[in-house]
Amino acid sequence: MQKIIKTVIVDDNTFLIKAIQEKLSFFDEIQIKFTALDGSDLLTKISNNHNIDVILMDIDMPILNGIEATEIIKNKYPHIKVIMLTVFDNDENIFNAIKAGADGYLLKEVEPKTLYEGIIDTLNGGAAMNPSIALKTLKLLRNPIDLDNKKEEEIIKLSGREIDVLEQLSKGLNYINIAENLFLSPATVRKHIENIYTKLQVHNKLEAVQKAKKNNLI
Amino acid sequence: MQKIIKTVIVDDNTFLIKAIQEKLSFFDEIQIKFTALDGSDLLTKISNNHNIDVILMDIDMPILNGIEATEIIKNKYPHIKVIMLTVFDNDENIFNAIKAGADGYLLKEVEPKTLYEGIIDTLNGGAAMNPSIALKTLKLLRNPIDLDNKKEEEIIKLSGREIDVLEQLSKGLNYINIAENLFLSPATVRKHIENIYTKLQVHNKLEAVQKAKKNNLI
DNA sequence: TTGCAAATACGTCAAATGTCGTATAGGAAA
DNA sequence: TTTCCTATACGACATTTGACGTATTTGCAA
Repeated sequence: MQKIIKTVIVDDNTFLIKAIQEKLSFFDEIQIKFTALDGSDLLTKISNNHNIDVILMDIDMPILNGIEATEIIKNKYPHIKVIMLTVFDNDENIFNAIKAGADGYLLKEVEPKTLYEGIIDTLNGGAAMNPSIALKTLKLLRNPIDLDNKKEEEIIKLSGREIDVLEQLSKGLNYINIAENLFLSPATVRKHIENIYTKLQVHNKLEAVQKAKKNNLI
Repeated sequence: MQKIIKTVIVDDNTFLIKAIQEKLSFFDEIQIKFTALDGSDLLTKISNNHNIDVILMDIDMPILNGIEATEIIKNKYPHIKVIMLTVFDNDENIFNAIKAGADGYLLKEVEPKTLYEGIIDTLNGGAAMNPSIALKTLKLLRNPIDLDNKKEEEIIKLSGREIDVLEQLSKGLNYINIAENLFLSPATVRKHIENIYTKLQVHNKLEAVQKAKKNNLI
């Protein structure tokens, strides 16, 4: 008995979706649950049904591109594997896709069997990669480029005291200990944290710390 | 007409050299030019004959280990491809081998066909990698480890399911959402987390996530 | 075959956290 | 001067989390 692999294809080119579907049609356990035409279409459809094993994701798409979509998906449904399937293999795309949490990166001209094996490998806790992509990741590891492409990032302004509190938070301390360290009442610490959450638009410690790190606030 | 691939095997275990030779015996264009028992033996032999396409290199060897040997070889004969072929797949070895200039990294239990394809891919300007190794390189790219304070690390062993849960935790999801994503009852999620905390010796989400990242568990 | 680890699941309780509302004092900006 | 922001602080309440104990099923290894 083999387990069905619930698969989703995301691509703005219906022609290419068809091509991928055909490549996978040889393999019985691969089941295409649905397809989507861009990132936002995917998000809509997946919110109704996140019982999905793997997403094959194009990068260059309108509205919400594959890298942005990957980041959102991996944050909300970390159990879903995302394999980039694209014609572009420039360093920046590869690096950003990996940073966004992609579990693999294949080129569209991939052989049916290779694509299939990539999906299997990924579901078995590996990563799917073209040899040429693999080489690029090795080069990136050897010579880490700083692609800090902070483009239109919103400027989040925290007060000095809020930074102090956030720093303590990031160490995993609780309110009591933070209060002791900063010579405040626990009530004040809580209020600071409440304000921090509002400013960062998050709802718990972990999200706050991660967002703060991402924005170089701490 | 196919080109002969001039190959060298380096391993201090003659038994394993034999095993590799046998795996490659199926493929006519692979020609084992010679074998070496450690890095310095390799350097001696190769100085007399560096008309070589690819070296299959063990890591753990006396006198001069595979990583040091790789660095020297790649500096002196950059045209020679070096593929690590080892039983060890810890982060440090992988990272150091890549830094030393390795063109691939395979585990010794590799299938003959996969080994052969890895050699071909590498000679065609790609990189050979196990899916599990590929995943590790992705994690390293996402979460660059500080190899300076990496010596005395205790080996923390989490089960596969515990890793799944931890991954979800790291996104800031609460128990209910994790349960939904993994199709578990919240009670089970809590129990898994309890066990994770015990193993990692921590007492809250943030510490767990940070320790897991530090140990490249996620 | 026995035994053990892993995965699943429930219940309980205390502690910590997240979200409200409210309030005062001080300093900077308009 | 008046207004606004920051820092401080308290109370209340619901939710979430952390820490116990216990139990069943399954699969793999000894």
